[in-house]
Amino acid sequence: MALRFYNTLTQQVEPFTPLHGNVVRLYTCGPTVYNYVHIGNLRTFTFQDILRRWLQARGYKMDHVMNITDIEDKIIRHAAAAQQTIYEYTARYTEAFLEDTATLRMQRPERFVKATECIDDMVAAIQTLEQKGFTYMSEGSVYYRIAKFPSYGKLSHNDFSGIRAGARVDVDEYDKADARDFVLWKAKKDEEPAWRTPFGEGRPGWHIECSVMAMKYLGETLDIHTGGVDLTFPHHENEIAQSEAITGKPFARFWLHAEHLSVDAQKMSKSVGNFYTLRDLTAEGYAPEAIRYLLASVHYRKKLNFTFEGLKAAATSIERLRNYKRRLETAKFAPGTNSRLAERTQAALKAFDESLDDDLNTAEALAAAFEYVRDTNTAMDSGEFQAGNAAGGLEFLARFDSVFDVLQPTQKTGGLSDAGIDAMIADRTAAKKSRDFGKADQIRKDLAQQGVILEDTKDGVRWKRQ
RNA sequence: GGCGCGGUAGCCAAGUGGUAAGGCAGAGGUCUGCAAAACCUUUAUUCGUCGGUUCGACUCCGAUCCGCGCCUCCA
Repeated sequence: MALRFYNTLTQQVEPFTPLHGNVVRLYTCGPTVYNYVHIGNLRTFTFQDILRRWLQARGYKMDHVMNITDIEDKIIRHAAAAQQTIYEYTARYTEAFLEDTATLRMQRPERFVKATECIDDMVAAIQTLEQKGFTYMSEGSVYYRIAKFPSYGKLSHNDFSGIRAGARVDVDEYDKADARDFVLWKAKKDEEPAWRTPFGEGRPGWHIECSVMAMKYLGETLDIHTGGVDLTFPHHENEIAQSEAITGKPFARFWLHAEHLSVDAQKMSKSVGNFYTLRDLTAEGYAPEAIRYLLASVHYRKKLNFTFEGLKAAATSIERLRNYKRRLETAKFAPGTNSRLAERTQAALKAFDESLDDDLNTAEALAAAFEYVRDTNTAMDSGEFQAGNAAGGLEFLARFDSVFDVLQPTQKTGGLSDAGIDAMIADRTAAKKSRDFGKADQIRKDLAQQGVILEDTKDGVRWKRQ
């Protein structure tokens, strides 16, 4: 079966092909840069990375835009508290975001867009909405009138017909015409950063950012738009209302939403003390690859319960795959090619691909990988595996790693050089030959203390860094 | 109240109307000077509970219990 995704809009799994040729126009909601991102955010970004990697594995070219929200209430507040401009303040966390996603080996989107770089476009969009009668002013702010957009609610599958247009709700606080109306342009208050516009000084609402940035670079109809489940309503619903009111065309064909991550079955919160950033985890010695593996190993539409036990299990699982890879690369096999195993490789590739084609079923893809590894390891033990089969094993791992990207250890700085390690191994081999096992074991222990693990195999000594 | 998601072995987690993938952990074993790695065996007669449909359901239907998310900012 062909590549297919679950579409929040239709609540069904649908075959996917791009609208234009083989280029996928993808918009993913990026971070609001007022702090370090936490592992829950990173779960969603990991999902987006898996998505774009798999699309590419399937032969598509990516045109992927991710926004950086760098003007927003919390940013204004935090920047003021730090006595910095919003630009100074957000620069730091934007940089941190790029570092964190790079640490987790996420591919960079073709384009990052900052909200503050698109203010003119947002103003123009709001003016278009104004001309079409979708807006009204209230206390200096511009609001979107959802009563003018009959299909409002189609993404989140909420029925708003019961809310009477014109009914005034929360009059004192918002003075909106309808409880669901949302702000397009916020009037300036106090010393807040602001831009001069035809409708007064102020700053853009959050929702208009994404509509404008997406359409500016990707056109009026996107192939895929993604974000966390919590963005489905109201953020994405509002994006649809704005964009489709402007263009009269479908805004995005596929909406993919990533479920949340919880920690020890609870929502992450600073007060509970179960709130983690990537930096918290790497500082405790957890490998970025293990974190990436854990975040990617659970299907993106299923809640992921983060535990340290799970993180350790992820690290062990990766180790097993790496050991397998080293065995493929270093063991000596009998010449020739076993045809049954060659077929087994093809079957494994097929199973792997079909799993990911099925709405990115990463858990099933992992199962396909481990079954293949077990079978071929068994074949190596029995001698059935031949030299000509090694390429197939490596091909499978390359396929695997083009999506999961966890096999290459993150390089640690310092430590012994390869040549130094080889010299110590030579000493140990000599000691073993003269049956001086005490000395041999001592060398192995010394190496282990420096993070180098030795394995004696019938083809000689194999080593790895821990 | 509305919308949505989930409850599968110690933990994590796939899955199909035809009799339970995979990973981690545990136990035993093979191999090895020892270790490591790898492999083998073993750990759910059972898939929240109760009914129904069916030759047959964990998978379909109904009910029910429990947990969670969104409905205000939020990945």
